[in-house]
Amino acid sequence: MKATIVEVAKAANVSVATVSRVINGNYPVKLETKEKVLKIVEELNYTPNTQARDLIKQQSSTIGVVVPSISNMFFPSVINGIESYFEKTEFSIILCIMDSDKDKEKNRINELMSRNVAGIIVIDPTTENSKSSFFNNIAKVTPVVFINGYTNSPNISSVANDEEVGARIAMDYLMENGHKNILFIRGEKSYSYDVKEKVYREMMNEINNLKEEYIVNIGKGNSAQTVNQTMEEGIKILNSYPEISGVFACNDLMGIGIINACKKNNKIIPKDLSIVGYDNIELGEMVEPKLTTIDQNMFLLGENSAILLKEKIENGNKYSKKILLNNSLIKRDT
Amino acid sequence: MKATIVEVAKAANVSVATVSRVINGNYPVKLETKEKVLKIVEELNYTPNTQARDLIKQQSSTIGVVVPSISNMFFPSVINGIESYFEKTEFSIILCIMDSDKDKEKNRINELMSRNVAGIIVIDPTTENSKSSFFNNIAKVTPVVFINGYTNSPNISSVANDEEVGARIAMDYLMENGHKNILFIRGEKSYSYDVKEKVYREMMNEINNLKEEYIVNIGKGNSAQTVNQTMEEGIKILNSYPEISGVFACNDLMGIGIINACKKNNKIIPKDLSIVGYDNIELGEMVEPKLTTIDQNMFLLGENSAILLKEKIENGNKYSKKILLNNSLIKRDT
DNA sequence: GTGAAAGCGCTAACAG
DNA sequence: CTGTTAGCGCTTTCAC
Repeated sequence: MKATIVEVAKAANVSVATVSRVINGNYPVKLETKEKVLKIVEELNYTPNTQARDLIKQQSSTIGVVVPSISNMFFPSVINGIESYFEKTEFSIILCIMDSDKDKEKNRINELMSRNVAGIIVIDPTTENSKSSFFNNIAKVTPVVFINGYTNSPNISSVANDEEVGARIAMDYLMENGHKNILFIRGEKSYSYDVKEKVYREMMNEINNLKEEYIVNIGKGNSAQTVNQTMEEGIKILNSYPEISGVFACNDLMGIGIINACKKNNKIIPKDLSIVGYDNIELGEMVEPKLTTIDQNMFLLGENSAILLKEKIENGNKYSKKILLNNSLIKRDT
Repeated sequence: MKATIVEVAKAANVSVATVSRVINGNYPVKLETKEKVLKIVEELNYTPNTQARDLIKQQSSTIGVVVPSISNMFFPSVINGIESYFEKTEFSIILCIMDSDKDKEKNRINELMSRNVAGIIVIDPTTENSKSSFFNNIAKVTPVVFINGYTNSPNISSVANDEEVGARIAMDYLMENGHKNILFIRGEKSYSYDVKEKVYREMMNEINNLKEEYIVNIGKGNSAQTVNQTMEEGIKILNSYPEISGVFACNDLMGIGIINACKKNNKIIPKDLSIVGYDNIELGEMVEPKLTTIDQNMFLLGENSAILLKEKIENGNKYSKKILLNNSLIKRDT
């Protein structure tokens, strides 16, 4: 069994209080005593019990990270950013995968609450729970940070990419390259797709070429099937509307689907078709031709959310902050 | 603040013990009392404090998962398998990314020990810590399961793929398709690459065609650069040895690197070159042409490790088990 | 400088 | 069926 502070105290012939003081270094201890204790600690391989420590201190040294899935590299990349920040601190991360399911999301977050986590980061929160009072209530008692989620709660901090600007950059790029007939590919109802579609419509309107047929919704936008689904959809559409020469895809998975569709259709990229994706997941750089895309900087998304959460933990959940990150165009082969 | 059991007890006019019994349902309570308590629980939004509960029960409801990185989809996929199993239980997962760094690995695992985790799953443990007594000592007091790691410790359970058989399947497939000049691509020193190389050598020897020039080590095999690195290496080698008509790559990232090399070299797949990868990460299905590969079934790796850990937790860390999973060939376009 | 003792929130005998 | 009580391992007053 693991040694406890009592055993260390006995072996060192001091009180548990003294051992505690040595371990934490927060009160003066005679050097001699200190060394004696440290020696025993070493011998017994003693490490303080975090559970007990957190309990008495009325705090917690874990934070919860809730993600919809881990199958799209977008999420691991964000987690990476979060982890790299908290790694330097005393916090550990409890990972919760909630499968884009609003009930599971609720359950897992309640579980985190039971664990008295110091705070919670939610990536892509479901709109259901965002709109209901669920998150607002949680956020009143525990620091909560959203990544790419919509909230008007004054208690929730958030970090998101400025997808409106990003979409504009993507469309600008296509138009500057002379494309007028641009296909828009999106997934199921989500705030982030909506924003992009809004920009698409505005800009197509400006050149008097907005056509509903050029707007395609391929359903689930983040699954393992997204690429193939988009490819199949793309083959059909590209055949039906041969005048299309540019594509703006709401995420890279969809963008790659279109690349594959071109291969099947014997279209040359970028001669016959230019494609701009969104996110900049590594996958985009691995396929051939390499996907041109808008960089979301997932690592920064994660890192900033971690910073915001830490702030909230430190200010006692009193103040919130919203951060909007900029995007940038990553020019590659498509 | 969160309500405690004492507050619930007071409000319901019962003792804390009764509240505890209602919550846990482990002792009989009069229906009337039960309902009264449940009502207050609801009102006060009470959830038991896991920290305190774990402390008194001398147990923990968290398990630690240690991974080298989260940048290669292999690891998230395995984590997925682990999570899907523990999701149904009371356990939560603490995720530790240790960056393939043996010191970080040690630190993070010590931290997990401080948290009294119920058990630890380590994916791809560093050989350094595996060979030293570090893991053996940990495993004496806490259940430990390795995924794709080598250990002779009787206290460590492990699950791994039978990579020897897998390699044989890959090579068989290439040879059956008439290939004699087969390139072998591997990464830096690792047990798993060594196993595959051994098989490669044996089988090339059998057809009297083992040539050292056909064996390539591209260094880091799991990073974001692996694909491009392999591509560059591949372009050179494929040019130098135009007789090569088959490739066995130790993982899919490398396999995809070779696909890209073919594109640069204007080689047609699979007419000019057949490629077999290893792992079956989703990426292999997303690229075009789709990669033929050996399925490691990462989900099963994760799930089985979870089952083994649960067993160890339940049998008091007394018994260990090694599981070897079978592989299968996934025929696709290459 | 150091020890004794209270108590964090909870569970599990034990007694009734 | 229910209440009282003793801790789980630790930190932190409060004395000395």
